[in-house]
Amino acid sequence: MSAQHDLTKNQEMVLGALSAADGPLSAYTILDRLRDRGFRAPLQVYRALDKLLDYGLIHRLESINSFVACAHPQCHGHGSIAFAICEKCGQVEEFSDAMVQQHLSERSRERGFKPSKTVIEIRGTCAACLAA
Amino acid sequence: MSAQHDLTKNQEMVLGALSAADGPLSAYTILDRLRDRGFRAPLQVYRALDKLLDYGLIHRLESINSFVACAHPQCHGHGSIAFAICEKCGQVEEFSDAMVQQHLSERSRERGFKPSKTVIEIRGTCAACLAA
DNA sequence: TTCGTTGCGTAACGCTATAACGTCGGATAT
DNA sequence: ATATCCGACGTTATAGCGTTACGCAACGAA
Ligand SMILES: [Zn+2]
Ligand SMILES: [Zn+2]
Ligand SMILES: [Zn+2]
Ligand SMILES: [Zn+2]
Repeated sequence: MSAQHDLTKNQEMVLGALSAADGPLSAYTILDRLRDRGFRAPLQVYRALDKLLDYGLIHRLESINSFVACAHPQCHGHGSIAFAICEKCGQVEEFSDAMVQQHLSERSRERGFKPSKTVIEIRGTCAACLAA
Repeated sequence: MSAQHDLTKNQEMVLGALSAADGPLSAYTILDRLRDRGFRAPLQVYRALDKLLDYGLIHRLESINSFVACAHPQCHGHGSIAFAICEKCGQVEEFSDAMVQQHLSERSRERGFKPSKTVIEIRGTCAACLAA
């Protein structure tokens, strides 16, 4: 599961781009940033993203079609993570809440629903942008 | 806010398509289903969807780029609604959980984040598909 | 060797959403 | 009434997101 995955060159470059960024990036933005490193086609990015998602090194933000490096790799089990996404500056905070997880899986179980992945994305305005 | 909005012809047709469907529809699927009623372009659908979202008559499912008629119009305040989306059959169940809402807004407030819209989408397998 | 698996490169395509234009008709004001 | 404004509409084109399909190369297992 977490045997310090050997990343391929492409995967490392994509992860590097996401880690270097100060916020989430779309696949095509990643592509543009890696063009001078040899990237030419969307698929190169998407294939790397798929693996990095598998490995739990990055997350996909469904509501903005973007990707972000995991803030706590090794740390959380990636059960259900929540994201606070600032609509002003684009910053994202990643956190997890056991209570929320528990309630949601309980509500799921009640109706016989077996969850595989839970998306929790809170859109709004971050503290910094509120202060400004 | 909820003065039984007068829907335009396009808006009624789009809402009708969503209500008649047995699951969420993409904008382009709606377009196809309304072609013989005069629809020709995506924008006709998207403009109607925008209004219907404003009015709270439909919801957007961010993780599958689709739209669904609200299961409880008039009933809930559309603060934070959760959706259980079956990946086998496509059925969606809409529900809201005060506990989850409360915890999430508390966690938001802790970090000075002001939420505007909360997305909660649980992907998985529904009871019917599990039984099958 | 042979075969299956995995990653890679390229091209083409399909799906999702918006921009930019002009038009029309109903409401309001003078 | 006439001028004006505004919201919805129709059309075309374009931007942005994601996948299919093909072939090739490397590697390890049988
Ligand atoms: Zn994470
Ligand atoms: Zn911000
Ligand atoms: Zn609803
Ligand atoms: Zn199902």
